[in-house]
Amino acid sequence: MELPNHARQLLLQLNQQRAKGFLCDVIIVVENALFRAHKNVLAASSMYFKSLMLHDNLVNLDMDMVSPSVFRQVLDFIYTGKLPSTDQPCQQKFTALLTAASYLQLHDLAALCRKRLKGCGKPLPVKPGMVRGHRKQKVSSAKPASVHRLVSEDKQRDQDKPQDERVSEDEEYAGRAPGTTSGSKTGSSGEVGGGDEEEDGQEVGLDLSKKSPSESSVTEEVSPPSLRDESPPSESPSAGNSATSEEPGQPPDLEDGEPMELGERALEKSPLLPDGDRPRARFRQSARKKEWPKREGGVANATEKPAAANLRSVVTGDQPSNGNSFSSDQAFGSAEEGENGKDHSDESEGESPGANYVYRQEGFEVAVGDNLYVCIPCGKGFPSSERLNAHVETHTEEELCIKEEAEDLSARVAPPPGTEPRPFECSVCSKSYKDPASLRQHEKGHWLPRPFPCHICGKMFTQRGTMTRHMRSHLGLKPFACEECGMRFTRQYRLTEHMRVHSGEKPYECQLCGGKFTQQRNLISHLRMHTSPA
DNA sequence: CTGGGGAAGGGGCCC
DNA sequence: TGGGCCCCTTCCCCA
Repeated sequence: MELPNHARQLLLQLNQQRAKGFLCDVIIVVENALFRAHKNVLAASSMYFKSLMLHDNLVNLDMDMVSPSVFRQVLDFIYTGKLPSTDQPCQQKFTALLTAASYLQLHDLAALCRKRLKGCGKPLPVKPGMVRGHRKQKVSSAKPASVHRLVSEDKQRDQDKPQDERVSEDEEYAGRAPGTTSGSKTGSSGEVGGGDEEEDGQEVGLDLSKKSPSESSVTEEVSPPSLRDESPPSESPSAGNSATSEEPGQPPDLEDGEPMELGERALEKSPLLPDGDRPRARFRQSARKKEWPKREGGVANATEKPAAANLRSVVTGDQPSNGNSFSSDQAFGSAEEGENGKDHSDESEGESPGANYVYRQEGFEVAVGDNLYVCIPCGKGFPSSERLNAHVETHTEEELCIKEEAEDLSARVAPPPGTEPRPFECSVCSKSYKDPASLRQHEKGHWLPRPFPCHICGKMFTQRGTMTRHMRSHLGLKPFACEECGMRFTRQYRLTEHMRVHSGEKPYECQLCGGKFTQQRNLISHLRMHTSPA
């Protein structure tokens, strides 16, 4: 017995789930666009994806081989077996699709494209920009060994194919191989030779924004397909939409829609080029929403913190000024609410004064006249972090008693740290560090308060490592498993901490009442109980 | 209902 | 770039 429509129904369901982001367990990054999908489906369609799906939840595709709009068609094909109709000329469309299909080892799609190209009546073009030294250098280091193997396996299998298919595909493979980046290496891809990107204000998180030439906004692309359906494929900048025309990294000379080869485009955008040789990337992420402690609008919450550093923040009270604001609700769609409903409620607009805080990041420069640096306890605004820091010092005396109390707490928890020399002092806040690297990392916080955005939810981070760690939580990446109970954790430290539950070890003891705790943090909160006024 | 403890998630930050 | 640690916070359970 056989259900006639079973396969079709199954695929239909999967595609609907993809549209909602439901159970999607992998993110494909193409230039500045993110696509969510199911590992199983991709692995079943492509040997290339199959080789990556085992370990990676985040896959970077070579933007020379596949553009976001083409990959969207490819993904539609994988999930439906159909190619969506587009306004593109036949020749152009199928050439781009063939390139992508060959790159991704989607043989059925490649064969289909070849047939259609023959139907167009023109010979198969081999794009001159497809084999280029600088791109090869960029992707080769990231190419997993498994892909080497798979490509040759694929060629072997290809021997069974008709001669005409073999030749063209071999040409396309020549000198190239798919480059990928695993989720854990987020941010390292495509940054070869990029120099100190932070200093020119382009280095942001996944390094997606600076590669964006003309496609539509990240906000749009990361949205599930169901949310993007109203907007056309991201090939052409939508006229009259200022938000779109100010996309991060869009070279001004592309605004007239002048057609360019992928290769030329990539060359102009290449981080390998010195700054002066590439178009100035105008970073525009205005009105990107900043997540903020919700409870009492952030203010009361922040005043609980004793340390002066905790009193500083860079916020404005502005509402998002245009449609370019990025909320995680937009990014995830409704299907995520089950998992992340709590977090989303924290970000929902208009719930509390804190929820309205907006992180302004105009080319990483403070807009003149705007008091972006706000002292949380007193609400005063300042045009620069230095001014804010100077102001914050006036609070420190008030906070001193709280601070002393906190230091007293930590003294009880742990012995005082070793008195190592810290010769490297921050010129802004006078904090000192053992080595210049730590100082530099700290000082960046003054100039680029939150340069690393999560490209899934839009949240901003002070350090790339924090952002990649945050990405793991989106992707459900929990590599550290407890052998006793099977519980999994995102961090090794959490597992170590958790293991004390099984061992019964309680290394943290309250010096006041003798209470023992498995977690240091619980001892600290316990100590607060002792010290807080009755 | 409330407060305290246990356990865990997530971000900041230093190394 | 990732590990380790600190801190804040939340959820659950129980007295």
